This record gives sequence, C-alpha cells and structure tokens, in this order.
Amino acid sequence: MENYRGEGDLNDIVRASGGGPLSCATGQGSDALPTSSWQQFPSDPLNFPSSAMEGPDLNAFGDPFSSIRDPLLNELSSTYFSSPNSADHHRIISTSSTTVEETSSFPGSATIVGQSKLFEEDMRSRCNIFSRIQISPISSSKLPVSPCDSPMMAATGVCVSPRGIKAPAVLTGDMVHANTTSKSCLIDNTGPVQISSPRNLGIKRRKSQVKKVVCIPAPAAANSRSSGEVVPSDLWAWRKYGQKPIKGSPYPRGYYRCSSSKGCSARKQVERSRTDPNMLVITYTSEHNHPWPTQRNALAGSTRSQPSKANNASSASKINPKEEEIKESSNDALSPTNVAAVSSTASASAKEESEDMEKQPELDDAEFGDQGIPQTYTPALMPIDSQQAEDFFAELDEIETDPLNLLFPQGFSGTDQDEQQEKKTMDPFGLFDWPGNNDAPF
DNA sequence: CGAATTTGACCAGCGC
DNA sequence: GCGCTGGTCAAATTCG
Repeated sequence: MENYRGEGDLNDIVRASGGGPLSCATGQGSDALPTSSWQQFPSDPLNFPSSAMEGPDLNAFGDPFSSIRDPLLNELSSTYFSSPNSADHHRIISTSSTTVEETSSFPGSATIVGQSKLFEEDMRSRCNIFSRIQISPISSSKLPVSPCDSPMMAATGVCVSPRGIKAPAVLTGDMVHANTTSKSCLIDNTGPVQISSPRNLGIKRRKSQVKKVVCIPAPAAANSRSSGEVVPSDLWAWRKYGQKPIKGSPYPRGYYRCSSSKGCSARKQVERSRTDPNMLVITYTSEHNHPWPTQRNALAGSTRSQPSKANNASSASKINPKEEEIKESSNDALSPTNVAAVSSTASASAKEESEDMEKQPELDDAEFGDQGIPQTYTPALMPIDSQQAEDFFAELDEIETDPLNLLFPQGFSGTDQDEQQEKKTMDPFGLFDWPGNNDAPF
C-alpha cells in the first residue's frame, strides 16, 4: 500500500488537494457552497450541436473521445445536476489547454470558463441546483511551475502539491477533483492507456495515448451490489473484459470495452478512488467508431447489472464485494435508487487528457472544443426524492424508444417551437438560460 | 442458447 | 537485463 506513494498518483493527489485549504478552499463542505471560485457549468447545456449524432461529426471518430465524452458527461450532468441542495460539486478539469477557448464555440454552454462567471452569478442567484464544474486548461506545455501558481488554480482553488506533480500524470496536468468535504477525488492519469489491443495493432500502450478520466460519486454503500453500483450511464454499452488488482489500491480496476458496436475500440477503466471509495474513477480510452447507441441498445449487455438483479441478494452473494465496487451499467445509473445515491454522494468531476500534447494540440481543440464537453451536459433534471425519481424513470421508460430526443432536444427538434417546448420540458423550472429563450437574462 | 462476466495467463512498457 | 506492474486475451462460468 505504501508503495503506492512512490508512484505519486491518485492517492498523492488526493491527499495533496483533497483536504487542503487551497484545493478545497471552496468546498470544505458539500453544504457549504464554494461559490467563490467554482465555475458554474454552462447555463445552457442543451444548446450545443448534437454533433455526436450527426453524420458530419462522425468524421471525428478518429478523434479520441470525440463521442464518448458526451454520453457520460451527459449522464453526469443529468444525474448530478439534480441536487438542489448544492451538495453536488463537480469539477471538470480538462487537460486540453484550449478547451476553454474552444468550448466557446458552443453557444451558452460552450463558454465554460469565459462565461462561467456569468453562469455562476446567475445560477447562484437562481438556484444552487447545478453542480459546479470547473474546466481548467492544463497541459504539459502550460502547466504552471507550481500548480498553485496557475491562475486557474488560484481562481478555482484547485491545487496540486509538488509531490503530485512528480507523477507523470500531474506533469501532464491532469487531475480531477470532485470537491466535497469527504468525497474528493483527484485522478492521476499516470497510468498508461491503451487505445486498442497492442497485440493486434502494435501500438504502444503507455505513450501517446489520449484518455479521458471522469471522477464520479459512487454509491454510498460501495461494497454491496445490493446497494446499487452507481456509475452513470454514458449511453454506450460496455462489456467487461478484465479486472485487475491495482497496486496500491484496495480496489480492483475493471476493464470495459464498448459492446455497442463490433470493432469499436472505445474502452474504459473503472476503479474506485483509493482515498475515497465513494468516488469512482472512470478512464475512457480511445473513441467510439460508431454513433451513439440508442438507450435500448446501450442497455443491452448490462443485464447483469440491472438494479433488479443488483438488489437480488442471491446474486450479490455470489459476487466479491470488491468486484462489485467497480461494476457499472447503464441500468444502474438510470435506476432511481442510484439517482438518489448519486445525489447524496454529491460530487463528480471529470478530466480529459492528452498525453501527447505536442502531437495533438489541434486534436484536442477539435475534440474538446467543437464537440466537446458542453455537449454532454444535458439538463435532464432529475427528481430529487425517491418518488420523483421513480416517476421520472417511469417516464424514461416510456420515451425510451427515442432517448436521444430527450438528451438532445434542440438537436433533433424540427421547429423552434418544438425546441422551446422541449426546453421547457427539460427545464420546467427555468433553471437554464436557453439561448432562444427571451426570458433569459442573457 | 446467446451473451456477459469472471479469472488466470500472457504480453509489453517502465523503472531500477 | 530483470522484475514489477498494468492491460488484454480467451476459456470457463454464469445468467437471462
């Protein structure tokens, strides 16, 4: 266990920033809203091109995470933005140095940082329902000498200890911080990531790989499947192909590959935060080479993780608790129980990384800009209490045949009226500022 | 019966 | 060069 320290990865980072006054300056408590520096997430999560669903953007399949980030982050947004108590604090720290600027291409939601102040102020004045997501431009080339010297760091309170910087991951400027009092998660991306089978493709797996790490809250009862393994669905169907114990971590790491489409090289790793079992660290590798599956399809292959089964004691009894910890499925994420769990867990963060920055600056721009993070934040407001959650998911079942419309109402609506109607549906409380909404202050 | 999961083995990168 | 570690494969197992 102590060996882990020498690696200077996640644990170090968490320790360095998890409880530090700098790192959590704004998040000393999940109830104490860190409003001073957190960047409000875009007010208009829906106002982004549904590029992932559109043909032209399929060209981006060659771009890592050109698509995978969207479903997941969408899930995150839809799931974690549901806390009216501001218990959910999310930070997304993009390693793409140009993420901030590039995301500006998105109306509303795109201007994560540029308009974040506005969003923050506005949202704060409205409601604390939204998680605070911070996107920080970090890159190996732009990483400040001292993490705390970074303007972003200073502005956001995110700080990495020098020891953390020691880790290669930190050198790449990658970390994610889910900011809550007890639930923090910093992720190191030191770990090599494989785009695809090195055996088959002869690709070195430890370098020049782009990965995207998302830190999300895990179920409170982390060691019990019956409690419901809460991993937000990212719409893709994932098939587990391996699990390995990770040195320095009591929790194993699960390896998943996309099963939505044969030949898809998208993969992800799921593991629990070493320091905070309540946090799940999901690392996405490579990209999907196919359009988003429908929700129905996404659910395929997740039958073993369905809540109904998850709640089955007999089933749970057969499973190693540690193994359960990293299990995930779309169904789990969509279950009301999990929604509640997620809401209570109340923190999420994500990061994107390019470990080969010199080769991919433009790529990052393209990936995380035009099609980037904002796309993923669909304001699918979740009911708060369990009853609402049940009703909500009951409705989801009804519209399951066309989930994408739910996720991207403006992207698929035929008319402006439809868009407005859908926006109202998605945002019944007017919590979002729809660009087309005349009522919006901006 | 098909599909997903489990799990041990194998392979490759990285550090010493 | 060697050992450690992580990532993937693939057969066996499990489940719906």
